Amino acid sequence: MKTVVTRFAPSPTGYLHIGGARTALFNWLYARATGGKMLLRIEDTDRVRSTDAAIAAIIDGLKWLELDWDGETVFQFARAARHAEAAYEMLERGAAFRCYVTAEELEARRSQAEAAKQALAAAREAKAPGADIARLEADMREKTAPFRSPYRDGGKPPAPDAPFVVRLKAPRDGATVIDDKVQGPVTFQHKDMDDMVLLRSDGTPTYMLAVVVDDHDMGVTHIIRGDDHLTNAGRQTLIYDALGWTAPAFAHLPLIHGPDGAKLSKRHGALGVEAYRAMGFLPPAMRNYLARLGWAHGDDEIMSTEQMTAWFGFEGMGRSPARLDLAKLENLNGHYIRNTPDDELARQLIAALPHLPGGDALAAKIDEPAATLLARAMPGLKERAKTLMELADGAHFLFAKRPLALDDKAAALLTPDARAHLAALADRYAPLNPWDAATVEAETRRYVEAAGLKLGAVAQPLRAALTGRTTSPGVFDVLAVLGRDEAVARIRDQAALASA
RNA sequence: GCCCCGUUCGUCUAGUGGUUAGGACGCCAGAUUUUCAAUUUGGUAACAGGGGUUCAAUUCCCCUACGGGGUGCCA
Repeated sequence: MKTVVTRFAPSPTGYLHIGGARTALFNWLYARATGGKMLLRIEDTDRVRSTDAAIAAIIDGLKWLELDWDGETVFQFARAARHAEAAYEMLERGAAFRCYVTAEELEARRSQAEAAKQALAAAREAKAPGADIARLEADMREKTAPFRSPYRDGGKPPAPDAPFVVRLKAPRDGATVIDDKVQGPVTFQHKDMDDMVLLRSDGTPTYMLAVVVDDHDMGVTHIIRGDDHLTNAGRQTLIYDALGWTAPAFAHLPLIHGPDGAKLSKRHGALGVEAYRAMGFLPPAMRNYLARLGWAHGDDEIMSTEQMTAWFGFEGMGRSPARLDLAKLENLNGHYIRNTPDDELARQLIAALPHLPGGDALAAKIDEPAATLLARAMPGLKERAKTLMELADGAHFLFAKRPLALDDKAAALLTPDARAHLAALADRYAPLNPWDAATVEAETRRYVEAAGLKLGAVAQPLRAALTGRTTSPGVFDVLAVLGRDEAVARIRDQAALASA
């Protein structure tokens, strides 16, 4: 059994979007599951739209997701000469031909076809009395038929220096069947396929040719890519045949749609993975979520990377497009956050700060002791956060400077009564020893009982004074984490304002 | 227009020629509770429609509808 070789082949015309990331993930999973390799190829043959920034963004995105690839990254443009060589080989074999029809002529033909189409549609609409419809239909069928070169078989010889394009001499009869690993057998009738361009008039290869030659030369055994390439699989198979090569296995994954079911657009989710990073999602959570989008292993929802690679197979793939559900991603991410050890999570949060909006301000405050403080506060913080962004937000109070600025709701809690309680509590806390959550809680409960209050009556003002907000981890944990001096000082800050 | 692909709760999905059609997210209600979460108990909710095949179809076949992709000297 030949070793599996998959590849991820993005075109660097933008960031690595979420659909691309999923395609990369499945290629990676399949390679890992079978003990094979995943290769990376940058399809940069479109010189106008390809940019170095996009290449960097794609590689950066893959690295963030921890999807590694084997061997050197292949740049398609650099292999143009090899692609042309293959085209000439086909020419020699009689599997391709020179076509002298210009792009302008083709354009004219297309607009003719468009006109014929509209004429037919108009006639149908008007329900024009009989007869003409059949003729119009025939006319349209003729004009919209797949392109066939008029010069193909002994047409008028062109000028010796006339520019030409190399086209595949596609078969007229029969059909090509690809046995897709996901979609099952798919049949393409040859009469519906055209003589596709292999080499442009400037001698550069088209995508269709380049992909086939590269996949062959790179030894790719499994092409795993988006559903949008399904028809290309048929066309590419024709090229493999023309070259006398065996086509690899194909697996076409259903696409990801936006939450509204329409195609993923910039507006809702066709964001680069960088955007998900900026929202504070963890790579393992992303992988888990993306894997479950279109693939399932029974009822399993939370899967480690090890489990995914152990279980992955095309049998578990769905065939219909999946919608992106941010709520589920967040839920999953929350799970991963809660299950990350405290110090590890603190480290990850600090590392992620430069990528989070406004994270730099917090990053500036994090020094060595601050990192320790963050780790100690983690148990209370992490179960309240679905993303690193929320985690950073929740950690804000740890590093806030006295006197704290309270938000409106917190400020409203500090009634004169509440401030009096704060003053009394500060006095009780000051000599407390040891300073830990249990001791502070016991002391607080004694005070509450003596005063005949409910715990909430002092817990909420305490929270406001300590964190500046109405929600936070448990107050006693907050007190403990902050340390006696800082906690008492914060409480006195707010108590003092009463008399001021 | 033509070609190709698809359709199970709102969403992601499991599943089978005979099931109370299962799980997860979301939502609703209860428990817990110093806030918010977390946790936990329960609830809501689906086989697109129509024809076949069959003793029996959500499951197999056909048609329709809807959605998606392709139809480039883009990738």
